[in-house]
Amino acid sequence: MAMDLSVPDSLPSQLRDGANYQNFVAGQVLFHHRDPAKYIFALEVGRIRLVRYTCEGNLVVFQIVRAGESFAESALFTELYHCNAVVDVPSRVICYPKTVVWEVLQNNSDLALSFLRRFERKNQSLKTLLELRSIHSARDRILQYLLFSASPGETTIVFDRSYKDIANELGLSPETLYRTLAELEREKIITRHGRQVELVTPQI
Amino acid sequence: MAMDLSVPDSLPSQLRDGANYQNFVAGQVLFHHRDPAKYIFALEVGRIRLVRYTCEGNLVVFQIVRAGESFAESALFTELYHCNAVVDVPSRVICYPKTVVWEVLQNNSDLALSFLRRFERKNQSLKTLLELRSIHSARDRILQYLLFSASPGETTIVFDRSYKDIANELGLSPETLYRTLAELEREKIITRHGRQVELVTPQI
DNA sequence: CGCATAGTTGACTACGCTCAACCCTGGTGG
DNA sequence: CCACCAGGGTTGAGCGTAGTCAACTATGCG
Repeated sequence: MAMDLSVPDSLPSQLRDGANYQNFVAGQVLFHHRDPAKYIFALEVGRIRLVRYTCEGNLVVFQIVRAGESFAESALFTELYHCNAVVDVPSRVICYPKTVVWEVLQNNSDLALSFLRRFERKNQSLKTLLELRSIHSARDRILQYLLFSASPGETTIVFDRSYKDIANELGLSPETLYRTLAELEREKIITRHGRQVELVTPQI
Repeated sequence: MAMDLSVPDSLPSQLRDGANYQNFVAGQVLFHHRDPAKYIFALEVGRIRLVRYTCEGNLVVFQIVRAGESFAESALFTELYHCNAVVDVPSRVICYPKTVVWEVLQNNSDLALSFLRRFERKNQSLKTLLELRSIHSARDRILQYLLFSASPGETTIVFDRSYKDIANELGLSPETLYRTLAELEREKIITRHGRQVELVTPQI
């Protein structure tokens, strides 16, 4: 029932047999923008970022892929990858030829529905990012990001990547992020210990 | 073959029979954020905007639905709508109960694949928006938007909605948009007649 | 041990937002 | 038919916020 590209055993044999595995170290690039889109991937261990560069040279992060997630499913519908996949930390990747995936999808609506669900989740996270970017004030944007990042009911967030990265995801300069976090801390709205942030929220 | 929610005749009878139709005038709201997500829609005629409000009260436009497009497919996976659907111009909408859609999807991988393709397109347009928002300079953001908006090979763009709307989509104030367009015109990079913009591009 | 990079803070700048005034258009009602 | 009004479009002036540059510390890695 639970079709999951990161667990080949849960998949139809045709897919399982078509898969092959690759290992990468930090900094390697799995595929580049405009490379022929031949594979769909799942991440067994590690972390990978899907990014593009704007005309100004700024990095845009579309997705941060973590262990157990699949990515580049959009290869199904395009000839070329539309972003770069950059390996963050040593990673082990499962590669599925998109032709095989496509074959199986034709006759397997369970797999198709699991793809749909994945697409939907990506949509949501893109919408969340877009909503964040629509908040002009750095302070409010950061607060909203903290709220989104906290698991429901929780008030502590532990980030597994640098503040610099987070600043970029938020579309802010690192300096602005540091400064604003310091300010929020001074105002006792949050407390921090390294990459752990605690919300001291009497407000929503 | 070409399953299309906006053309009921192209659909399995179960879906076609489950559909019902509604008409709306400009300004009406089809559904609100957090309403129970009971239906998936297709737009026969008109234009509808899917929007949310930020904590600052700013409008975020996630999608502009035009005639022939379907929307709110994400209702399949959520209990509540996560945005508002606001009617822009008089519109005729086809409503499919999501339970019926779900039923049909189970056994019809053609329909599932057509949904996948739709989701993929929405993903792309969200990514494009996000990329735009990552361009800090208003000038470059607007230029990039014009490039994205021009059909490939074409140099003229005719907008079917106000500059005010477009400014909002770009995350800029209307004044900044007007000013920058005027500047680009002075520099003979574009020419304008009302809502028609022509790129005078020796670049890219 | 040393280097590269993240994190931090200060000072200055610049860009885009706000407010304000004005023109122009289309639509509505008297 | 005209008067009025609402809203979009346009431009100016001033301000505020976030970016940039710079110096320095802390941290991790070879």
